[in-house]
Amino acid sequence: MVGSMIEARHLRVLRAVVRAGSYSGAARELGCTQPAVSQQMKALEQSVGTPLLVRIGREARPTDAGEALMRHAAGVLAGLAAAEEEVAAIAGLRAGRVRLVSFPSGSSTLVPTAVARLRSGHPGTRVSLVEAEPPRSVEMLRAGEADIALAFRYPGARASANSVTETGTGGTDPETEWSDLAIRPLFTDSLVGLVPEGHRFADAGEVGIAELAGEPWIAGCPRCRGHLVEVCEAAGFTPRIDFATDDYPAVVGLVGAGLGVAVLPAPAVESVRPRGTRTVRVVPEVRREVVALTLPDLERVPAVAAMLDRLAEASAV
Amino acid sequence: MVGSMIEARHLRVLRAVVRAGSYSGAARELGCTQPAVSQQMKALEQSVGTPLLVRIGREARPTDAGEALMRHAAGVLAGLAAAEEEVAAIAGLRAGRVRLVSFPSGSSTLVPTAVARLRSGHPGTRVSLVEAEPPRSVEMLRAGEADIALAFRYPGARASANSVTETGTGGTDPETEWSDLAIRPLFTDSLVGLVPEGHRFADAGEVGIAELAGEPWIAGCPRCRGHLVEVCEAAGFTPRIDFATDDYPAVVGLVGAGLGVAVLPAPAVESVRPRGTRTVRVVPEVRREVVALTLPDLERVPAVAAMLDRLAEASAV
DNA sequence: CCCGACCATAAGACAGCCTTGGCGCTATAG
DNA sequence: CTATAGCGCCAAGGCTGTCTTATGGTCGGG
Repeated sequence: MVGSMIEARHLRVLRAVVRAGSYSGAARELGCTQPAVSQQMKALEQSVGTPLLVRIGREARPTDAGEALMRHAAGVLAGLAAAEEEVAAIAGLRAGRVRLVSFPSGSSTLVPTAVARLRSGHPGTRVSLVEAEPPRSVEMLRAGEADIALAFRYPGARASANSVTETGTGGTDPETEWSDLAIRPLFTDSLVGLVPEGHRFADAGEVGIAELAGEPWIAGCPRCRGHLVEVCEAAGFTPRIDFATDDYPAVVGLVGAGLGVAVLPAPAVESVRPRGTRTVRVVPEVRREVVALTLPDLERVPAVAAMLDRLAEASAV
Repeated sequence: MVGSMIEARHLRVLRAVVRAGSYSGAARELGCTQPAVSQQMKALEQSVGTPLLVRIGREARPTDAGEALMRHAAGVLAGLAAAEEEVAAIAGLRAGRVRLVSFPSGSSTLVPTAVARLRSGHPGTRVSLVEAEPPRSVEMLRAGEADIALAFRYPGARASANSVTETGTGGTDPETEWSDLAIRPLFTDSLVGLVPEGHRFADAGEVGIAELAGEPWIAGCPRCRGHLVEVCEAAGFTPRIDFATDDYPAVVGLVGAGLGVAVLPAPAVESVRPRGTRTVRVVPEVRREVVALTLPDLERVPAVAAMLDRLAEASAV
């Protein structure tokens, strides 16, 4: 590394000397001793190859080159100060931007409250939100198009090969897929069974998963569908999936129309008017864990860290 | 001195890393090793208090704060480069300015040739010229209004008190007056006597100063007049000065009109058409030394040093 | 004539910077 | 699947730069 470059420190000293009119005054202004100023000035003059100050009697005035340097120093130091201020604002959460990508149903309640808290606590921050599901959201994370991805996983899920791949999720298990990401668990919610009114289990309160073996199924998003198949196969049967849509209100509508049964996250059901449907507990209980994903480095970015905290707060109802 | 400021080196490293997309690439670009880049980046991130880069897989991309810093870095580094370039131009005599102040007759031949040589050798330099005599020119030098002052002195002159002060030079002897200045002798010229055609000494070739005791005198500038009085008193008489002007052509005109005799620098006489006058050598010979004065610090300013050299060259006919 | 302000210099302590060498990780080619 | 090359982190060592204290020299003012 070449050491003959002009450094900001040099310009600060030069400016102080010209302002103060003396080395001693500059030293007082800079909060250091006078020899330090002498040395800095000597180093600067040597690095540029020409004297920068002329001392006549008691006062020091800049030379031709000194004035040129001062002219530029003003702009350079101003730019540097502006940069420090802006970065400090970002570090201090008086500014900054967080780009959030969430799976559709997660953005209904969790995201709005978390965003609202962040914005009210740190008015300068900006939050953007797009909806996408894994693996697309993780892809965006890796591509630098988002800072935090909301996703969910099923605690017991295993990438037991064909049962997953044949259902079209087309990827690896979240546990291995996210191994290089920072995972922040937010909350877990139970999946509830949804059956039409008048269904034989409509008033049962709870139902074993295997008892629904012969029912037509309405499935959710690809990964939800994959997990459903997995759970059912663990219970000894393969579900007959008649419809698949990631639109939760549509699922509820389909069930309400008596076209089948479904297993959905409780918040998804609660956010939809349950026309003609009834919910039943499913045993054994199926749980879904909602997590926030981010890049490890991004965890240390103030705005991202703050957003993660707000998400965790909003999750701990 | 506080060490938590952003330094130009940091920005150079950051820019290189962002441009190269990796620490190693930045190190190659900067001509140093990769750990050096790591350390600089770590120091910068610590000083600003927030990460500036996120590394995803193989490539590094700037964070929010990193982009903000990059935005400012562009301007800051450009300003710094411009400053270095401009100062280098001044140091390398591709630019720079010299402010010259000369006594009136000195600028007639010496200054034009010296300026012409400087400008032809270093086209970027600028020379400004004003005319003033000591002590005004020295005053301008000390006030920072000029870089080089041309002046002259009489080798034997002594500030022998009253003889000088009573003639109105109102100051001390040059030797002490200029004690804190850098003095560059340029050349010495002889003073010649100037008498009207038809004067009794017109064809004498040379004349003793005392032989002109009774003549009416035409004197030059105040300091010239002071020295004239000094020389005459040394010869045993006090000259009767009928006219005094620092305009050499006027002096020649007055002598040509038969109104008196004068003693003038040879170059001053030669530059004027000698209408109706004759020159005679004066014995003992009276010599005048022309010098360039500058502040000691300014001697090291390239443009000033170059101008002094050109003045010396032009003097060494 | 002394005194105070200013600056240069020297010597020493200390921090920062850069380098070398070694290790783990990942991606790519054979 | 292994070998290899690229990348980055870490630790240790040398080196330069920077600050400080202490001292002396110079200049201007009481």
